Amino acid sequence: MSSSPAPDAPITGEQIFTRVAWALRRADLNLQTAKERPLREIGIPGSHYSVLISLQVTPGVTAAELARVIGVTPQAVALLVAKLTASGMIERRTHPRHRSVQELHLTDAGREELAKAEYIVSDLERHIRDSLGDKSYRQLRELLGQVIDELPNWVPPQTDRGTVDPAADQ
Amino acid sequence: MSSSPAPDAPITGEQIFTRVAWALRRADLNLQTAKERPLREIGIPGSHYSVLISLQVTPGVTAAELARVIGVTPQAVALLVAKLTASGMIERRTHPRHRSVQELHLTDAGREELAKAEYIVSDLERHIRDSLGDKSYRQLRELLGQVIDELPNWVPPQTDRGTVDPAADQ
DNA sequence: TGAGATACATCAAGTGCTTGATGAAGACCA
DNA sequence: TGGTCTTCATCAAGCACTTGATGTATCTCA
Repeated sequence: MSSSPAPDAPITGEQIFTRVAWALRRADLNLQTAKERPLREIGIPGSHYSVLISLQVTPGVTAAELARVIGVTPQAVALLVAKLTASGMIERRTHPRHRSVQELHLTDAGREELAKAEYIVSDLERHIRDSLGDKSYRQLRELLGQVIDELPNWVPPQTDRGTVDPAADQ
Repeated sequence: MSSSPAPDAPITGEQIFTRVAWALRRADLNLQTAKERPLREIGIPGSHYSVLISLQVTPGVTAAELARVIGVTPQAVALLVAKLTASGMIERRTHPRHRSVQELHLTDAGREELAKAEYIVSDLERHIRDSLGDKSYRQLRELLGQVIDELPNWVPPQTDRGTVDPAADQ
């Protein structure tokens, strides 16, 4: 709230706030920042949690797969893996068939660390479910699933290329 | 539904994927990456778009407020503002009452640039609405709004720290 | 009126992640 | 069987953003 005399918000009817994309971004942003602080207090950055929970869900996943799941580049994952391996949270095992591929697994210490984080994250999830009620909670989950499934089908509109874009193509 | 395992049993993939927090993160992640590429093709990074659209919605906003809206630190905003000012997309005006405060406004060039980006982003939004149908689309928007409103009321659980739990946070 | 509180802006230093490029190994197929 | 394609991993360089700290201006209240 700024220091304008009239309490009425001067946000003249913009249709931006009615967008699902905007609401989705705001919701996820608030969600991430909400859980980031308590996680850091127990010494687990959000990125580390993402790795640990992914390994719990999908043991033996490769770094490249992991990168796609948590939405960062393989290089970023390599750095995370190096740290978590150094601190004994996870371990790398050579793939039985593909010798150049490294499978990632949680160690017992990693599972223990993850449990502490889960105590916080599951509490947040419970808060959301309690706030919305069981019916709306399931509805929201269903609708988000539909969005996730449909998003890859979107084809960006062509922005009169050929005039602006010389020949750059990948 | 499965019969409940032991309370402290390791969480399974099915349980994780049913979380709203997980779905929310996946949906936003896919959404951001989906629109990031076409935006970059017309020379507008996602972070720049966030600034421009925010200034469209709330003209005269300060850098500090902007930082809270788009979820980054004031320092990061300062860098963005410097770039967008240098390229003539936005301009800084001294606040009439607070001389140390800089209000941010779109320039005509900025509005033009934003229009190009909006062509893409609004198309994505339309795709989502068409995919879900009008009723589900409005439902999703409503539910996300509830989540955004309720999230600040969450109090992280105390993880055996010495401090005493404050009764309520305002 | 003047001390403390609050909010904005900005400087400096460090970190995490990105784009870009390279090498190695299994998969596909004539 | 050897060429081509795909995927994984990793090196190197650069940039975007963060944490931490400082200075300034306005507001609050004794």
